[in-house]
Amino acid sequence: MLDIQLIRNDLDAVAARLATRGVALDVATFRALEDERKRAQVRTQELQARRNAASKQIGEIKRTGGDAAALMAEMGAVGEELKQIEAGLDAIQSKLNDILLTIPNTPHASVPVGKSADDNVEVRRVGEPRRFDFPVRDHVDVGAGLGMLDFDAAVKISGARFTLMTGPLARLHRAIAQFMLDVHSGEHGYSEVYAPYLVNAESMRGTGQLPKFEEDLFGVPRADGGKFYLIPTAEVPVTNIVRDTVLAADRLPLKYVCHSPCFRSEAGSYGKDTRGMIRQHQFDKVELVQIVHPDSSYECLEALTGHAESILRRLELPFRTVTLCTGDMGFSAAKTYDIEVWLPAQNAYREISSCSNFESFQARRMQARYKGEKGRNELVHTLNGSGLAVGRTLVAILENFQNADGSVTIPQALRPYMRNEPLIRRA
RNA sequence: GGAGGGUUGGCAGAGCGGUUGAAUGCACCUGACUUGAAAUCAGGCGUACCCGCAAGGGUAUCGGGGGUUCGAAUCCCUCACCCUCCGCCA
Repeated sequence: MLDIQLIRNDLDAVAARLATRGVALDVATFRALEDERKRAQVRTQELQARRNAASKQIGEIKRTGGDAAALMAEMGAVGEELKQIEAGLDAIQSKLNDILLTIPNTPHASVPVGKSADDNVEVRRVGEPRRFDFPVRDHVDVGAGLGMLDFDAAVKISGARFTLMTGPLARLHRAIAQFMLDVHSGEHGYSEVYAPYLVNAESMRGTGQLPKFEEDLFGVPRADGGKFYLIPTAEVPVTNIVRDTVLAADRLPLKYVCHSPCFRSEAGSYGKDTRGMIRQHQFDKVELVQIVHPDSSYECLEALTGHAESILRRLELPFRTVTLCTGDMGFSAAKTYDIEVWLPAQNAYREISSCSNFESFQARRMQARYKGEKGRNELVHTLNGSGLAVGRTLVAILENFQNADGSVTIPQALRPYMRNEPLIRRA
C-alpha cells in the first residue's frame, strides 16, 4: 500500500511513476473521492464535537437538578444526522481503501523502465554452461530414466501440475532443502522458522496477495464458514510475523529462513511450462525474509540476493542475475532481482529465485513498525527472496549434472546429505 | 464437541451510564538536589486521524463489529482470541 499522504500531496507524480509499470491511476476519481472524504470527515467531527459538549452539559444540568429535556431533544436530532453522515464517510473511506489496496508499489529510481521481461537488465553472469558430448535430455527424461520421477502417478493421485518422486531422487530433493537451510542459518545469519501453511485473509492482505490476486490462491473452507488460504510462498506467514507490532529499533534487522511447500493455482498459465516440474501447483521453496531499517533496505537487497546466489555457486550451477524492469515487477515490489539458472535442455536461463525490496509497501498494509530515533513509530522495510526454489534446483541438477549413461552426478556440496554417494543411478 | 472464566495504556491493576483518555503502582523522559550515582521532590509520558502557514483546535480509540442512550470502558447482541475443566485425538 502506498502512503495516502504522498498520494494526496503529489498525485500526479505518483501517477507518473506508476505509469512506468503500465498502470493507469484514475487521478480524477481519486481526487473526487478525496474531496468528498474531506468534507464528510470535517462535518462528522464537527457534529461529534457538538454532541460531546452537549452531553457533558446535560450531565452537569442533571447533577444540579435542572431540566435538560430541550437540549436532549436537540441532540437527538443531531444524532440522526450524525448517523447518516458517518455512514457516508465510512462508505467513502472504504472505497478509497479499496482503491489503495489495488495500487501496486512505485518502482525505485534505479529500476530500468520497460514493458516486459525482454527489457530486464542482466547485472552478472556466473559460471560456464557445460558442453555435452551426448544428446542432452531434459529433467523429465532424466528422472524417468532413473525410474524415480513419476508424473503418471502424480496425475492419478491429484491431477496435472503435481510431481511424485521416489528413492534417491526424493532424498536429493530433501537434501537440497536441508543444504539451503544449513547455509542460510549457519553462515548468513538467518533464523530458521517453521510456520503455518494455512493462513487467514489478513495475512494475505498484509503481503499483497489479497485482494487483487485471489484467483492465484487455493482457498480452504473452514468448518465455521470462514476460509483459510494455502500459502503461495513462505513469505506470507514469515513476513506477517511482524504484522501489527512495534519493534524496538535495536531488534532490526530480523532475518528469517523458512522451508515450506508453496501452493499456487496457476490460473491463467494454461499451456505454459506444461512439461515437467517447472510450474507446479505444489512445490518446495526455501525463503529468505528480512525486516529492516528503511535506511539500509537497498544494501540488504544486495546482500540477500548474494545469499541466494551463493547456493548456486556452491552447487556449481551456472546462472545470471537480472534486474526486473518496471513492467515485469510484481505488485508489491519496489525493486526485484531475478536469479536465473542455466537449463541445458531448454538452452535458456530460467528463474529460480526472485529477490525483492518492498520498502514500506507491505509494512504499511501490515502496520509493521519500529520505534524510531525520535520515539516515533516508523514503518519497517521488508524484503524477501527465494533461497532457492527447491524443485527448480532439482531440475537444474538433473539437467546440468546428467551423464551419458543416464546417471546423475551429485554436486559435492550435497554429498554429505546423500550418504556421500557421488551418483544417482537406476537401481 | 460440552461447561465455565477472561481480554482496560509499555507492564501490573482500579474503574457507580455523565468533569474517565481513563485511578494507583512500576517502567520511561525532563528538571531540582548531589562531585557522580542512588534515594527524594516537581513536571511530563499511548496510538491513529482531521482542520490549520503556524500557534493551536478537534475526532476516534478500554479485543473486533453492531445496538440501546442526549451520553457507553461501564448495559445488550455478535465474532475473535486467551485460560480452566470434561470428552475425543496424531
